[in-house]
Amino acid sequence: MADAEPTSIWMRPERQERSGPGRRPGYSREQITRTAVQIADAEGVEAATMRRIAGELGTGAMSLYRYVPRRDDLFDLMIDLAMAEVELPGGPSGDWRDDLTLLARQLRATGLRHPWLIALLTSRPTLGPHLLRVHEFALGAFDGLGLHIDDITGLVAMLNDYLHSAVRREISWLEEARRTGLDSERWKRDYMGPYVRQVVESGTFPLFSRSVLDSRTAHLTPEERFRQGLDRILDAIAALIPSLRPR
Amino acid sequence: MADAEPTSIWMRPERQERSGPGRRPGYSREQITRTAVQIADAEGVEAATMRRIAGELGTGAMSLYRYVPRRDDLFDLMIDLAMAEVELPGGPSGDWRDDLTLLARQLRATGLRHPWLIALLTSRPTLGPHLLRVHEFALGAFDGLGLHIDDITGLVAMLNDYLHSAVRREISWLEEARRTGLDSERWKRDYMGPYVRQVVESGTFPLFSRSVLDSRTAHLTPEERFRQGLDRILDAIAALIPSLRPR
DNA sequence: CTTATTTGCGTACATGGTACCTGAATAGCT
DNA sequence: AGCTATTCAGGTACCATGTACGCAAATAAG
Repeated sequence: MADAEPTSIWMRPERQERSGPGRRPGYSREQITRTAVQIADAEGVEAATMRRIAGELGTGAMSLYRYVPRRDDLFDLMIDLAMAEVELPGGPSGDWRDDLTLLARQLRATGLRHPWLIALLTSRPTLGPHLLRVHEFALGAFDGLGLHIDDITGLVAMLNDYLHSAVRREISWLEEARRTGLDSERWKRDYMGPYVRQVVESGTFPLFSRSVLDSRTAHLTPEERFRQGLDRILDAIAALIPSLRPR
Repeated sequence: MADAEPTSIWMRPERQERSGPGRRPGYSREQITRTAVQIADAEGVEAATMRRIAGELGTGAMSLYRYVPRRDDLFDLMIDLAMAEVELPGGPSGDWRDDLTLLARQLRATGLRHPWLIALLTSRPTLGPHLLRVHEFALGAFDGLGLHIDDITGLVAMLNDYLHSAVRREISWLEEARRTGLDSERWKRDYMGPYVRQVVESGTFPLFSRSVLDSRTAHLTPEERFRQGLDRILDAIAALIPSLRPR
């Protein structure tokens, strides 16, 4: 019986408790995933190789394939394990702005704890249970306002797009510095800095230059910047809602 | 003289015309990049390996390193070569909504022609000249409205976030199908479909289920869906502008 | 012609995913 | 208890990848 039919990891649950013959499993999908997450947190996703994960668990690389069909599926599992850390109340509070602010803060914190999360999340179409839970909460915030479900989905997408790009922006150069093996400060100063300076001095892109030179947000903490952008999106959503409501 | 100092590809221009001794270069950075783009278009970025590109050019893999320091830099070059296809007028027209609609259409068309573009673009912090040109045009659309440059940057970011995620959504399952080697229709039907159906039938996520079942946009063409989402973002921006203008 | 310099590129190495296979462990059956 | 079917553990091996290194070929100045 060859079950080589390729299907979503979420349709291939871990081998259940069973009372037949055969050796007992010594590891678990969650244990493997947790190990992969730890390595990725500390050294980047590219360090979370099958051999490295197995080594951390004290076993051989091929043993992992008893629990995970392919490495890509392990990515999906990692994403969902991280999303499990997003703590949300059971249901919406009635104030959508409060709910989404809470969601935003939680997602940002989780994304910063796992710098690989957003990159993976936006690079593969996955729908794990915890991602669905978070998504459902976001949709729920707009429930009861008389909006069509398509419009709700659109508003949630707007928020999500901001969250993903804002968190990514916050960590991208940190990650890039790590990937190239440079010190974070050195990367900004020696790698990107000179080029930006050259562009600015060339005068070819005056508005871009102004955005670099005249920025009033440069002295803000990353969290304050995040908060400002979030408020902007929430303002935009608030402005949109009346026009979406059928008269 | 070891020029191993790692710096942005944009600070390391191609070896110039020179009249000294030494063998003449037989290839060029642009030629290599163009070849890489062609392969990536047809078979995905992961097929555009150094050996494959070199093979296409009828040379050895190591020859490419005379023109491109690292593979990652080649990605930056590919991004910028693709962005060069975004056709824009020399300056803003005075109607920001028209300008951004044009920009959106151009970026979508380019993103669909090069299904790897958006994924690369959002996965690495790069600032090639053509990307800067497009960005400058977007900023320019809001020039003269009395907005602070930070606010302009914020509005452009909103639009960009939408464009990236919308184009990505439009091609993500196509790409995923190709990556797993499945037929596009089969992928939807056999790979993702059963799981979504199971989630919907479980009743655990009622709003997500409604977004799947009650969607009124299902029968629309991708372009119409894109246009609807774009209008939503532009409406949001329009609603935001007055509140950003200093009184 | 010699020499300095630059490109072309074969070879080689380290690292990656993972197919395959053998051996060990386990529970039910006789 | 012993046999057998079944499952897990994991070593070995294969192939693909980026790229460091070194040498040969080409080229212009002296």
